[in-house]
Amino acid sequence: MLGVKEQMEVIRRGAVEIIPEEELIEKIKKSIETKKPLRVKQGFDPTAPDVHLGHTVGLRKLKQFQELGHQIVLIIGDYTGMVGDPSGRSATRPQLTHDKVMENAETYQKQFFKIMDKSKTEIHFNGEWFSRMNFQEVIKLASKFTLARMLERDDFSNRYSNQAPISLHELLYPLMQGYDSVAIKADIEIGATEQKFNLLAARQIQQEYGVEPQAVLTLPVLPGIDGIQRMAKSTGNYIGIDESPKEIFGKIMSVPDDLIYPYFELVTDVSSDELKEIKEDLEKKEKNPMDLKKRLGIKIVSMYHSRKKAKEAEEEFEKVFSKKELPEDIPVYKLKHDQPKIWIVKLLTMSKLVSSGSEARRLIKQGGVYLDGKRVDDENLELSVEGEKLLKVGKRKFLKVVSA
RNA sequence: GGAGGGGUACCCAAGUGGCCAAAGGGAACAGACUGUAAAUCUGUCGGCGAAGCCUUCGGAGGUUCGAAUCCUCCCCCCUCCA
Repeated sequence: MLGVKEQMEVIRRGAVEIIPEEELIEKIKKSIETKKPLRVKQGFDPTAPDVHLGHTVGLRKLKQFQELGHQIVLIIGDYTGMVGDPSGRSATRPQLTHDKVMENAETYQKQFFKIMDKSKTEIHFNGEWFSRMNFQEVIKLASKFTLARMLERDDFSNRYSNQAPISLHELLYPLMQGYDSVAIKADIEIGATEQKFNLLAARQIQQEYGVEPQAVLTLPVLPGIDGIQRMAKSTGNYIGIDESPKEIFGKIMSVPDDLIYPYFELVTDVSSDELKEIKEDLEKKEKNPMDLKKRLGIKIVSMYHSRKKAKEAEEEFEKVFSKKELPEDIPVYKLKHDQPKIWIVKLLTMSKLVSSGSEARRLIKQGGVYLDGKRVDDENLELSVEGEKLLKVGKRKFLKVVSA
């Protein structure tokens, strides 16, 4: 096991805050002396079936702890998932059924261990203790916290002053998360900065239950690919680690330039020297950010697929978008030619390339429809269906039309 | 229990009898440009083989030549007082 200093260096990397840092140092010292690994906790609510890059910020930190020889304890929040974490939220989360949560949990676990070592990870569902808790114990837990403290939170106070509803069960969330820490005797819990309230609440609850309070480590929230909101499945601005190489690479390329650095920093394992160099390149503006973005795309695809797949994804991207050549696999639409000619608008809607005739006309008027490489400018165009026609809508929708 | 505010398109949000297929913003899409599916700029953004017509403003009825707007009943959400 590494010394305290060396461990702290790894632990601090990328962390926003460690609260309280001295306590953590003490814990590590003790752990080295007694040769007992620290119990490092992070919880995940399987509210959506995909693990995305935002999750990997925490997962990668856990992996570092794992490599330092500590014990990772993952909490799958089957019960907290039914409540929905109010952190950073401006609205009540939809409550999920237990079945749905369990189904998601299944896929979550598979994805987690693309990053961490399964054999060295302890996993608990918090239903293990919550399903057995009776109402008396719930009352006891609820008595450990005051409403005033709850309302200190920005997310609640904003919602309250905006006349948005706050349901009572949402108040339970931090208590439950805190109780998780009691149940598994966490020495340290990690989470995103927006989790700070929950993480600190756990310290108080642990004390109330006579358990040594955990140290808290917060990590930055990963911005989503829109560059504005945090990455989340519900806002659709995410990159799932289970997505295809082509999709991951493409999404990375569509990310605003400002995200290049934070993404390198938070979701890849480039060395700090390399990070510095990337930062300089971005600031000097000599290099084309596109190249850095490609490098980022390759890095990330390689992590979850392979180097080879990453290269292929890059080539495909260059082919379609830089050289404007045709992509590898174009969907084929078979057209019955019981009529000698077909109206272009009809063809576009029938093949589901566009969702309505109005939209098809619009696209043609805007010059976004191409037939065999030539722009279609007549919305009344009737085309004959013999042989094979290549239809392109916008920059990235292709369709091969063949008569059958 | 009492008083009040609200439900408008994918989301936020204006509109309180005709000029409303409904302002504005965001998202999305298209085009131009570029350094990329970045940024920026411009445009589009209910449906219909499109002249014109049809459907839409929580739901159901009604008043009116005409209703997102007025009336009745119902459903849902929020706040305050107690």
